[in-house]
Amino acid sequence: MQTTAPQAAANTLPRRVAHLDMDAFYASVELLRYPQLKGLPVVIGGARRSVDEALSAQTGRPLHNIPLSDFPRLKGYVGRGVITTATYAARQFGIGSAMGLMKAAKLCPQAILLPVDFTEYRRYSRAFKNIILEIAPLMEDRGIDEVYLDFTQVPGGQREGGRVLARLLQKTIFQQTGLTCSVGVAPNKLLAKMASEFNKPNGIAIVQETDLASLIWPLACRKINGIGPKADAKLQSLGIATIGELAQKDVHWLIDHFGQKTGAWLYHAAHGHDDSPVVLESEPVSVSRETTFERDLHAVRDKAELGVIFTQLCEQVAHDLQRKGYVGKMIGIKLRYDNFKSVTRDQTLAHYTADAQTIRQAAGQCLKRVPLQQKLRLLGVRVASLLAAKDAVNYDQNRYLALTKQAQEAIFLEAFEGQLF
DNA sequence: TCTGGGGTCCTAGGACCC
DNA sequence: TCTGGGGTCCTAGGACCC
Repeated sequence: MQTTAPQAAANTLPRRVAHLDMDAFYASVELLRYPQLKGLPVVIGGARRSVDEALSAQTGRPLHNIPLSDFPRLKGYVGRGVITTATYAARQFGIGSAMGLMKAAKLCPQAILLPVDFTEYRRYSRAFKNIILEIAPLMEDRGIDEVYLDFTQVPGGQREGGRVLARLLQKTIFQQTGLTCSVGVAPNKLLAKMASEFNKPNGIAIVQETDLASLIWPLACRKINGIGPKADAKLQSLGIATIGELAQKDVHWLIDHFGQKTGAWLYHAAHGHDDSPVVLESEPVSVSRETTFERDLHAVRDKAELGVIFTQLCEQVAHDLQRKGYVGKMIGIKLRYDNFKSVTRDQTLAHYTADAQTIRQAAGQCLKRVPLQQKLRLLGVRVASLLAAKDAVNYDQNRYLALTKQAQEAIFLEAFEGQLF
């Protein structure tokens, strides 16, 4: 179930959609804490204990007084962490998101390494979104650091193509949080997303339909939200590098190469068409927890260690479900072998649950269906087919009445064993 | 020196039902 | 009786995004 912004109602206002993207969000939040790091190459990463320890030794001292020499550096990093965000100064060294920290350490050993602090980022995320809601209430949440906004009906949303409202948002967010953001405004989400990249950081860009050939077509296909490395490689192999080249292709030719759905979508995207709504509210689909081990583990030789981790993951997922108020009936596992190949297994239960032991039991069944000769580097647990916990009871009652006498009896017995939600 | 963690959506085949 | 088609659910894998 989801709520969307009103689609071009009985008015003639041109649709104006904004994409607002916080600039180097995690790094910027860290710089608010540690202003002494401003201008330096800083990397935020899935750091291991060493980093936390290095900084926790500083407890008691005001954070802004911690001398630079006390911050941990990338040099000598050992582990499996990757970069989540890098400051613009660090990016100069060729460091970027998702790069392994050990590789980044080679490129820029002097860079400062900070551990990720999601609690703090979520705090700032809520703060900037609340500020936005006061000004432009039709907001689609797209994760911790970006949102789409429907400007169409918002007072001032049409002035200068949306620039006035975009500027107001930027200014208010900066005044109240000290963080900068970039905004793109366009007739739809697809173009707004591309526009927000144009003048980063702290920029605004307005894109109209008439700008398609001059502003969008020269861009690489990869700039379209939804074209990733695989689709891009396939397009390249077909001799298509830019969005303009994609736009020249016949829709039937694209459908022949990419299938009905993707082919038609590529065609529309290249022509700047996108009628997807700004989604104001939506229900979660799944909840999961996964972890990469510090060293690869073997299902038999490291059984005890693996068992502890497995149970912890189930407990975390159960806790997350309970905290969010959901129950689910599809329990799944994911594992990744030492060669990085992943497999998943899942199982649908007869009833909804948010109970750690029930999840652990079902996940254990899934694990039995997977080959375990090879060493593992990752294990994950997932619960999907979610239902708001408050609806789960009624749901089960309705289902119950539709069942045969025999099935009702089976459920009765199960309930007696304390397993029915 | 291999490559995190939390998600969404799509595809595709088989089972099962109408 | 045979054939066909459509819809939905379940499962596995993969692309993509932040």
